[in-house]
Amino acid sequence: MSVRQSLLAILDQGPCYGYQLRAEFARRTGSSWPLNVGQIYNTLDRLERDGLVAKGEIDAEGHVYYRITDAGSTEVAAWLAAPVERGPASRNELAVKVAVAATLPGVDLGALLQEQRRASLARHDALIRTTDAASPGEPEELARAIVADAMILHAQAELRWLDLVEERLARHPERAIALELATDRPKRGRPARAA
Amino acid sequence: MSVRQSLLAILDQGPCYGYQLRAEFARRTGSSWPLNVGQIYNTLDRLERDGLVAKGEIDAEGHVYYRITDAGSTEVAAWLAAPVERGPASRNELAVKVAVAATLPGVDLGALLQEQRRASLARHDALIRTTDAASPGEPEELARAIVADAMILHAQAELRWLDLVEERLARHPERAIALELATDRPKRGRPARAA
DNA sequence: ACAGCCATGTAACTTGTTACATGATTTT
DNA sequence: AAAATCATGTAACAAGTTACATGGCTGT
Repeated sequence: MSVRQSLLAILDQGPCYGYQLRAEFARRTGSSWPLNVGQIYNTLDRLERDGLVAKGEIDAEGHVYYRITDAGSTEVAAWLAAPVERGPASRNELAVKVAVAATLPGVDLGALLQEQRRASLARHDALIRTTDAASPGEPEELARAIVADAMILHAQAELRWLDLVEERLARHPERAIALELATDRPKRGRPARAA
Repeated sequence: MSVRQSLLAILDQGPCYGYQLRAEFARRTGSSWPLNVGQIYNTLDRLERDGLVAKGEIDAEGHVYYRITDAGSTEVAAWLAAPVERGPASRNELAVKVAVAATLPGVDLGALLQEQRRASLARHDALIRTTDAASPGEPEELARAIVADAMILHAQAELRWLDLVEERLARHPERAIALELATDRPKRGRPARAA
């Protein structure tokens, strides 16, 4: 949802053509995420289908401009006004994995956590290193710094969480969490159609 | 990717039928995420298509069992062995939004951040409240606690990040980041096809 | 009788993502 | 001449998500 909404918000500033939108998105997010050009045209098609943008003029150089519609502007305003809700929908892939892995017999959870810590720490350090290099002079650097901060803080949270998980598991050394497949299935339901 | 892999990992413990898989997934993740039943059958179809599971027998009660294949087991082992990589692909929706919003003229960034802080704090408090209630007796509670920890720590990271962003913006009061649409377009490219 | 749960499935759709085709133009 | 870049687009696919249809069983 964020690419779609971001492109729409940029178009709210004025008409753009595809390739330009890609550059704008990169500028405004500090080039933090590579964005395949094809996705731009894809997203523009879908935005047009939904009536949020419209194909505009083609300038002397052949650039195909898109302009935002009123419905599009309304959507941008709503996007900016409403906070990002981290509902239950935002699955944390790592949390799911560890929770599930903790219920599987024969899994070396310690090794899994160790390896994950190694990877998370490596990523954290890499993020720190890239931000140390940059000095916030240009606006693009500020955008990059803001995004980098978010990634660093989440990486730190991830590392502390890994410690927390180990503590919790240490407090339950009897491996309380290793589950068998539930055998006591409910008696009511939908039987009788045996092959 | 996490639902697919989780279901596959559960099937690695033994054959299951669809509805059972849903219950197992809920048990093992502390019921942290609601999972539409349809998604189970969907995912099973795709796993079968990819040769990772196979449709097994139908028991006396009419339950359609799926069993994992060798290729499936291999995939599970690989999943458990490899850490979750938070590559550039893992977009932080909030970070993108704030970074882009910071480049838009006429946006009250202070209000946006304030509103987001309110929402994030509310979510954080709600998470704390639900974990305070639970006591880690059963294994399912442990799973729920592990997942809840992750969400709480990320919520805290989000709140601290919001403060950091305000600090950064305060240090650049001249609104260094409000960008115009780039007008200096490159001279080389693909011109000459004027309508 | 009826509500509600167990159970299987289908169809459609969303966003994101990539690979590829095409062609012009600029730089080397 | 060759490589790189600008530019537009198409086609396909992945994973998640929802709505709906169908039907049988259980408890009230």
